[in-house]
Amino acid sequence: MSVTILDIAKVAGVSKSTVSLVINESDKVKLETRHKVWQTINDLGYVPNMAARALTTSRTKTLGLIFLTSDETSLPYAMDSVPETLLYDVTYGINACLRNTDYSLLTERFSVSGHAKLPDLIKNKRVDGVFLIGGLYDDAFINLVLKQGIHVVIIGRHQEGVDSVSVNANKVGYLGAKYLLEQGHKQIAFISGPAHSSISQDKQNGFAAAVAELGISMEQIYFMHSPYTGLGGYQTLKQLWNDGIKPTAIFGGSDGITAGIILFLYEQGISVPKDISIISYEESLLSTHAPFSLTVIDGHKIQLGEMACMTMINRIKKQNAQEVTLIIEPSFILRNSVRSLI
Amino acid sequence: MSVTILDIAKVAGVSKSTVSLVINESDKVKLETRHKVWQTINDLGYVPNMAARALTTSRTKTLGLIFLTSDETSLPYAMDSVPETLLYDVTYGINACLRNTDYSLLTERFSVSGHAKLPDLIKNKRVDGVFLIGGLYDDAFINLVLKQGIHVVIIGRHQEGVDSVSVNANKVGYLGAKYLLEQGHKQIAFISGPAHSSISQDKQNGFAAAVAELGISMEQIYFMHSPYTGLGGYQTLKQLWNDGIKPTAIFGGSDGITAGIILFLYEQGISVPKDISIISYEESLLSTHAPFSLTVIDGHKIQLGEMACMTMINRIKKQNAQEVTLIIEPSFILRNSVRSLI
DNA sequence: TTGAAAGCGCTAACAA
DNA sequence: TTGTTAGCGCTTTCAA
Repeated sequence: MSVTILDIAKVAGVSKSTVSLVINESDKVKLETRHKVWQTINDLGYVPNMAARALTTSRTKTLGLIFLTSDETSLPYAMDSVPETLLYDVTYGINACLRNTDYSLLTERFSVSGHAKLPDLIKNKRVDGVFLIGGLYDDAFINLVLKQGIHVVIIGRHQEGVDSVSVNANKVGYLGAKYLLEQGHKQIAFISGPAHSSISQDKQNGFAAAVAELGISMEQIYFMHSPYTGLGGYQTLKQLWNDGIKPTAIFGGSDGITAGIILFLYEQGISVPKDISIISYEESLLSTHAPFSLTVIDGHKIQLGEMACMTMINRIKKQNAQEVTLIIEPSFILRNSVRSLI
Repeated sequence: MSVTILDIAKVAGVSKSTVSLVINESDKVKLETRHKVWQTINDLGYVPNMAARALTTSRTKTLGLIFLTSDETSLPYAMDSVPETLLYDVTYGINACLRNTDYSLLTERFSVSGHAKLPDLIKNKRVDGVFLIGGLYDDAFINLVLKQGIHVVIIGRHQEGVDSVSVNANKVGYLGAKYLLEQGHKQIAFISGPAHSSISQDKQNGFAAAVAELGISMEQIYFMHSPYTGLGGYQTLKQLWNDGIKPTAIFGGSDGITAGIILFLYEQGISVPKDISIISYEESLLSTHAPFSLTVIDGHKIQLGEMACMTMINRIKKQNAQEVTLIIEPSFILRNSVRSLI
């Protein structure tokens, strides 16, 4: 049907294999021949057949992004769902990085639920490597995936023995706390995330470190747990309020949580930053579209995707290179949701 | 390396082609033989090699989602970017639908800018069909794509001669207007979208139709244009305000625009729905995470993706079936951001 | 520096 | 109902 290397070979007056060599940038071919071949490739509008290439090389030039979710019930954008902003921005970053390569990206949602099943992308060998992202998976799953002899880069958390790219969660808590404390806040609620999440724990540790560093009392620092949902933030703050605890500042552990916090505050007629101060962690669609200029710790999720992509590309090139563990440092975006008490 | 049909054939004591027939669900094979073959397939853990299959059938069992964007400058989640919520939710819908098939989904961002170029996915024949989504493309581009002999489903707008799935934009305006008018609002600003967008125009027409139907004066109905960004909504409303026009209700033409509207109002200390009423169109992460319970016209974007996917699958099955044009009807989600003036 | 030829795993026409 | 066989387009030894 379409133009093949054989056609090119005929027209250029060389053999099939010479054309192949040229395409694969071999320097074993005489410059003159190379020119001639490229010439006819352009003339005839030849495009390599990926399937044929994949068949012989057993490499698909395709990567998979596997998004681990719980069994979904409510809609992804609902108030009681975890916003998928991490997925969105990381995907953006990966695609941006991949644009300069000959790799494509397949995406699959997959829910790990005890069953020893593999995502279709992996089972069907559709990909040369996978990015694993999302909170819900265990070591058994990872090991199952690793056993497939496929490259793996984990995004968002660290795992022994696997390439990974994640954010320094401790620093997230530290940066947020430090800023609030420096502005004179001493009564602070930190709704960091689910209790069982180690990342959530790390954030709290970083927070505590800043408090200690500045020699401030922990007495009125409230570490709260909540799912990473708007509803979670809302309910957690409401509980606090009902318990008569009214801090001067609140730190939301994700933009989703913060959205819930804001909802509750506005319901109570409390305005930001006049009556209360807020900062959030993440920097996503939700924080940039908040009803006021929201100060935020930036998790650099697009960069996270880009780094994951680079890591994957390098891993494919040098299979046996040492395990890579990249930690991205969060940064502070000063906007206008915190009032100085000094 | 891994198990092939030849291995299956040997073990099952049949020929390669018999195995192939069984796998492809042919009923020409004796039931007994079929059982035996499936048995060994399970025993040996055989998984078809997609590349080989693609090579012989020249069908990749892969679909492409091509997201047409402008040349990007700012970050996708920034206040001055168009939020990509349409992409997110449609992708979700397509993936949900594809889960029951043997197709996978590749995604590519592509910016059309005059150059007669094709997205890589299409050029490299990586996909059997593409979904086209996003606002920025012209007929020349569509025609170029169609010429590749690849299946095309357009999402979000209608196009002569191509399968398409879109939302009834006229009805969006109609539903929103009708509700506001019925609540007694007569001074309404409708920030529908960009002036050059036909969808934006349709929404305004629907709005006008409702006004006419209820026999209300158009005198204090303000049709405004704005890019689909938070910043656009913000600035447009600000302009209106500065011109001394202060409607009792505002209708945002997208959740992004509405986010900007909310930002401006809160900056002015105006609260919703006490001082002013708001409704939005879209129903995305942004409307569900607004700082109050936001009444919204639902564009059913997930369903949009699902329908697009079904359309594609059907198109692949019956190449010559008649052109499909699906129009999804928006619906009304009553929450609590509109005050009754009656 | 180039060519010949084998083979990747599968489907599909044709034979039996 | 099943087997034989010829490719699909490419890479990759191995020879020349």
